[in-house]
This record gives sequence, structure tokens and C-alpha cells, in this order.
Amino acid sequence: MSPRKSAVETAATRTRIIECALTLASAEGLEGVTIGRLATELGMSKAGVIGHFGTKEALQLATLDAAVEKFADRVPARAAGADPGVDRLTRAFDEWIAYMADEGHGGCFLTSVATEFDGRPGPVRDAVLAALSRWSDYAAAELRTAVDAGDLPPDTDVDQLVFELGGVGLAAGQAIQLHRDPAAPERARRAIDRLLGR
Amino acid sequence: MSPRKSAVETAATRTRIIECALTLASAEGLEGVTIGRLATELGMSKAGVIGHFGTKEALQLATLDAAVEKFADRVPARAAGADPGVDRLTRAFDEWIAYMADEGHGGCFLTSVATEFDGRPGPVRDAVLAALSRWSDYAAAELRTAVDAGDLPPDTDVDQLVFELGGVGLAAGQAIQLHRDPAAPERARRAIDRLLGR
DNA sequence: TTAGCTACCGAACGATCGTATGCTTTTAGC
DNA sequence: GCTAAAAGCATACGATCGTTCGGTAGCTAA
Repeated sequence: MSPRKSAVETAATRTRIIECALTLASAEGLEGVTIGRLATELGMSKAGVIGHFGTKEALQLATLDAAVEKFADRVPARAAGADPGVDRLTRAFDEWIAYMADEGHGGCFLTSVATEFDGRPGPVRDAVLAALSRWSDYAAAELRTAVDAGDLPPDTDVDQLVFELGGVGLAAGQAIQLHRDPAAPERARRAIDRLLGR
Repeated sequence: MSPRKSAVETAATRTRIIECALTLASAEGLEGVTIGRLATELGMSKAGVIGHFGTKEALQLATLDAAVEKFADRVPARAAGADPGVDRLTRAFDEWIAYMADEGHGGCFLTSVATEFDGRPGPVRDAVLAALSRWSDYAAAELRTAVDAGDLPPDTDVDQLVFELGGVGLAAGQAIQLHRDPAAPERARRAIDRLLGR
């Protein structure tokens, strides 16, 4: 007779499942997260796992949502204290890079899922696109603030700058995750400082 | 009685399989290429498909090899005619971007496989790393030539520049493949021109 | 002519996939 | 104390996974 959980712990179980899915997806990709594997890893039955979500796609979306929320809690939230404009954006990118370099989650979850689903239309792709757009919009808004404040030249091409800053992030992710290059964070910071005219 | 193929056509069949695998992998990732699916797509049996390679991993490696060769034939080869240094490198990046923007193959095969396998040690990861390193080495060599020729400042940090150029390529790939942004190639070219001091 | 080699097929293997159904157990509200 | 909801388990389903095996058609060399 195993000890049973109270219904109030349902949300906790759901969180536990998603947490485990995040770990697995970091290594194997979102499509590599299998219900059977989750069940084994968590010591529960497949039905118990999927019962919380209904379908695998719903589980993928929930996992993605959790990753996005985690990112938002960590990166923009920690930069919120800095001065709007260049300061805040620099801080945000620093946090992003530190987040990618952290042990545990393999690089940037959003980036890898974006690559995994960029050729597969569907709700997952849509969700990834929406999340990345939010990040781009955030960066663009801070850049416009910086232009208005005179910290960046008035003729700054904001969209171009967002594009290039994103590229630095992607390069950092690859250097960290694939090449295991310890110099990557420093390189990324230097690139960003140059882009933001520091 | 079906018409039988001569033994001399074996290599052609192998090529056909790999070509099909490249197409499938562009949309679904290398792990998404299934022997059964290849067999269906090619109108042959699973045994006939896998017989040419022995193992799925061998098939993956062969597919990756083919993609690398295709890339080498297209990008550095077309830039070989340009003057060594900044000219040639600019040309190579232009070719890379045009290659990614081409319809048919979904973005940069190497980049997506790199993301797919960056957390999975093994021969595939090793092969991806080797291929990407060759590309980095190529870029670094051209940059050093440019420095020696005086087209770039003597204090140029070549590795940093390779890092940032790679980032522009990754950003272009994401913008093309995920965001379907038609302005991406132009943005990338502008970023590269600025990095190479044009 | 014949023996051997190669390419490929048809069939099957155990494993695992996602999903559905029907229990048992526990808890919450009355 | 009783009941309805639910969380989770056990089991099963059809499909597909990668791989193996034996057989056969067509070619080549002896």
C-alpha cells in the first residue's frame, strides 16, 4: 500500500511533471520528451502523467509555457531594477547570458525549441514565435528609450540592432552548449557592449 | 516481374536515400528521419534502405556528411574566386545567407543539427562540431589574411570577430526559417559589412 | 554452365510510442 | 458517516520504431 497524495497536491504533481519534462527536453529536445520516459523517471504510470494534460501536445505547450515563465522571472525581472534604456538592456542581456551558461538547463530552452519546430507549423511553433517576439519587442522598446534619452544616436536602426543583439545571444548559446567554450560569456558581453556603444 | 537494377546502380540508390533523408531532416530534424518513412517515400522496403548503412546512426552520419559536402561545394567554393581576405569572406557569407534563404532545404542544415545534438554526446555531435570548426577555421584564416593585408586593424581580435560573424549567420537563419522575414538577408549583409569595416 | 556476390524484398522480432478505458484509493463537502 | 469528484494505477490498443533473418533476382567471374 503506497501513501496516497491529497488532491491539494495535484498542482504540485503537475509542476513536478513539467519540471522533469524541462530537464529531459533540455537534453533531448521537446519532441524527445516521452510520456513513458516521464512516467519512469517520476515513478508513476503513463496514464497518471498524461492525465494532467490530455495530449502530448498540451504537455509540450505547458512545458514551453513553464520555460518562458522561468525565463521571464529570471531575465527581464532581474533587469527591471536598472535604469530604462541602455543600462537595463545591457543588464538583461547579461542575465540572459548568465542564464544560458548556468549548469542544469542546457543552454536557452527557447532557442533550441525554436530550431526544433521552425519547420513544423502548429501550436508549438506559434507559441515559440510569440515568446520570441515578446523578447524582441522588449529589446526594441528599451532601445527606443535609449534613443530618446540620447544614449544612442538618433538615426539608430532599432530593428537592425535587435537583429544583431539576438545574433550575439544565439552565438553565445552555441558556443556554450556545443563548443563548451568558457570564454563565450565574455565574448558575448564584449559584442553587446560594442553594439550598444559602450 | 519488376525491372531489376544492375549492381552498378547501387551508389545511385544510396544517393537517392541520402537526398531524401536530407529533405526529411530539413523539416523534422535528423532524429525525425525514420527508416520506415524513408522506405515509404522511396518506394522500397525498410531492409533495402538500412542495408546501405547498417545502422540508423550510420545513416545519420552519412546524411550529415552529404550536407557538409553540399555546403562546402556551394559556399566556400563559390567564394574561392574572390580575393583572399575581406573580399572572399564577404563573398562567402553572402553565399551562406543566400544558401539559407533558398527554398527547399530548411535553413542551414548544419545549424539545426548542431542545436539538435548539442546535448547528446556521440559520433553525430562530434561530426557536427568538426564541421563547424572547419567553417570557423576558414573564416579565421581569411580574417588573418585581411589583417596582414591591412584591410583590418592590426589589433583585430580574430576569434572575437569569428564569434560575432557566426552570430549574424545564426540570427539570419532564425529570421529566415522561423520568422520568415524577407528582410533578413539584407539585415545580415549590413551587419557583416559593418563587422568587416566596409 | 555454374558458383558466388550484391541489392533488395517480405516478414517478423521486441520495444516503445501516444492514447483510451476502467478500476481503486483518497479527499472534500454535505 | 456518506457520497461525489479526483488522482493515479493497471492494462490494453494499434502504430511505428530499429534491427534481423531468410530468400530471390540479376549480375559477374570462373
